[in-house]
Amino acid sequence: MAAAGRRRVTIKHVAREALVSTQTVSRVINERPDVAPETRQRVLDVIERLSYKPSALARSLIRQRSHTLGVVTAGLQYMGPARTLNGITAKAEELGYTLLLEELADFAYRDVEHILDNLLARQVDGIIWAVQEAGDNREAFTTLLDDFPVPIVFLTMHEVPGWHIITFDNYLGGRLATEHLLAHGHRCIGHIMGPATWWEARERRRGWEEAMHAAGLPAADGHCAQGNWSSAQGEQAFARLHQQFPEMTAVFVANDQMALGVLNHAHRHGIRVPEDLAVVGFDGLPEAAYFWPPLSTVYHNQSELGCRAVSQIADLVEVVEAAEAPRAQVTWLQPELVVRASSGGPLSNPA
Amino acid sequence: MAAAGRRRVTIKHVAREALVSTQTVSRVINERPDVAPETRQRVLDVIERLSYKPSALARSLIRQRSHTLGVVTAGLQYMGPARTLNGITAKAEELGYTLLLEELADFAYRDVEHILDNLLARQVDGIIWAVQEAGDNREAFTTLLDDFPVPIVFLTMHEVPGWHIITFDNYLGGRLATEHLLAHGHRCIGHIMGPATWWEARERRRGWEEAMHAAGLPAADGHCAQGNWSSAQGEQAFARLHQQFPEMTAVFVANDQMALGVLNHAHRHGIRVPEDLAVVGFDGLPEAAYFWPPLSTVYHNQSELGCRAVSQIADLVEVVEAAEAPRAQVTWLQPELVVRASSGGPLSNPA
DNA sequence: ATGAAAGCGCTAACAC
DNA sequence: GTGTTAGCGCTTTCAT
Repeated sequence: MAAAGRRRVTIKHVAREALVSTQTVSRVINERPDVAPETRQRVLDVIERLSYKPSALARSLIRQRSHTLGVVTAGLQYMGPARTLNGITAKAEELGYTLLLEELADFAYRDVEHILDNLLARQVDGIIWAVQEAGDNREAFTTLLDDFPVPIVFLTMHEVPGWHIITFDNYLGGRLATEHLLAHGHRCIGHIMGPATWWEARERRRGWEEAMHAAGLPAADGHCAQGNWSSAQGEQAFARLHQQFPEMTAVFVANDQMALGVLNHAHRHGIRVPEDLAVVGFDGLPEAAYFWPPLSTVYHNQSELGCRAVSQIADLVEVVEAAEAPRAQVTWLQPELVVRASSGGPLSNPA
Repeated sequence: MAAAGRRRVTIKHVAREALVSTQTVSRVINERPDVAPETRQRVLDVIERLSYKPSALARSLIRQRSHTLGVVTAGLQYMGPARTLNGITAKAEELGYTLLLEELADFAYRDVEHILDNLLARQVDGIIWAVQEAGDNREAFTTLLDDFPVPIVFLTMHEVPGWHIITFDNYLGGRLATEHLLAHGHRCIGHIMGPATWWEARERRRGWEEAMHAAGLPAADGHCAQGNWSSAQGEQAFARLHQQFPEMTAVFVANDQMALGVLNHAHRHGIRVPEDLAVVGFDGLPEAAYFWPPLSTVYHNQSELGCRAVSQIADLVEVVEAAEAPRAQVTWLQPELVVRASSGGPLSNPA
């Protein structure tokens, strides 16, 4: 395999063999009508015989359109980003785009410009920034975005006028979770949040806070602990929270993995779930249904998020193509509460 | 943003502004020595001022080298493929490669040729086939690979002479898990395997079988049930197995997610783990340490697998470049047993 | 219906 | 040191 050296078959080879000019070959491969049927067939035969494949590179160069999208992601080892990417690839394939992938070494990666330059150098038609907002990792864009040569869609961040953004309503998710626990009669509801540097973590927390306040209940700082999304830190955060807020009868955890850590801690310390402690997670991992007890959670379809991103960027690319004025647009997607045993199940036996 | 229409800045613009030829600009951006310091500075200034970025497309075209790797994956919604991709992106970044990503709609996807053609049309320097072997999804390659224009590395498949393959030793993993259970005194050890169409599933099963046979014990068909890697089917497979093999005191489950299903079933039916049933999983998900009880598992570093793939393909690309004869090579990586409570912990209290 | 010439943005080979 | 010419593989005028 890997027959080194052998030169690529080009349009010239085909033209020579078929005894036509390169333009005629070009017409054939682009399915232009103005080619005599027999010429077309002759060319097609040669193409087949030489197994000629047009160079997408050369085409992109001349057409100034690559049908390639740049995708920037981070944390592919985690479920969320991977599922989003999954949605992106599916939709991209459907719409005939190929993807250039860049993964940031970490969420707070600074050298945004370097990444974008590489993508632009490769003539991407548009960019999907699929990195969640964390820390000031949006900072660099504020100056970059004026006059940016291709459309760019951001995922999962707060609204900014003029930017194209697609995001789940994390605040709503937090409210749904908390209101569910309130409906079950809980009054002392704690929260384990993700890193406060993350927009999503802050939004989910805000949902918890406002739901509590709306019920006339406190959502004090002492009722909230912070973890880094991992089960290990979920467990530790809960241990702290349990000490500083012993009255707590329910906890809303900002993701399923940390919630798993909470369940683990509960088992180890004889805390019964949901009798002593009701738990609601966030994400809706398929596995959460098989935790013990099965975990109530806020489901958001992250694959769908990726699909939407591609659809929107594709739209924007066409719009730019047509030289229309691209309108900024923010799309909010809604998470859904999935009730299972860890929170006491559906509301049949309210406290 | 997205300033439509404005033309790309090219080397010509820079040349004109700097009052030099395009060649000189080319020399500057390629850091050739033979440019007068002041000329260089003048050019650099113009580059800066116009924020000129060389077109990687044009470069690839002329150099016949794109510094781009094609990556084909499938099932990014699952941890394994996503982690592998994570390793791939990290190493690719390190070695200065950009990635073109293709995700197959499913593992048994047939139209391999279409995928490869798209990658080749975009002049990738090499391809990483990161789709696990399942069904006959290697079939198409047997004819394609003679005379394939670029090097290609396969992940996770059985050995084939002449192919470049990097894979974990799943057979070894199956043996490690089973021998661990045997060492704990278990004699009736069941197995829940992945889909028999998957090479990995068959290898893990073979590890179980041979370990059992080596201990003079049976590994009958009735002692094995099949699932599709999901927790849901893990639970169901275990339910079946439990009925048809009631003597079973231990089970080796081919992945952690299915093992979670087993644990769930055990809780629901009052089966104590590990007292009544010892469980060992496979994969080594971080979450497995927080299952209840914490899950013993066979860890394989799938990110590392991706790293290796990039290293190897990069080597092969250089080799082809240097017109050396590329040698086929198979790399076996070794999984490790991680012992936790679900299998009775480290061997301190053998039966 | 087909071909010739020009050029996308860049670099290699040779001048001078 | 620097410019000229040619050409990577393709498409787009504009002839014929």
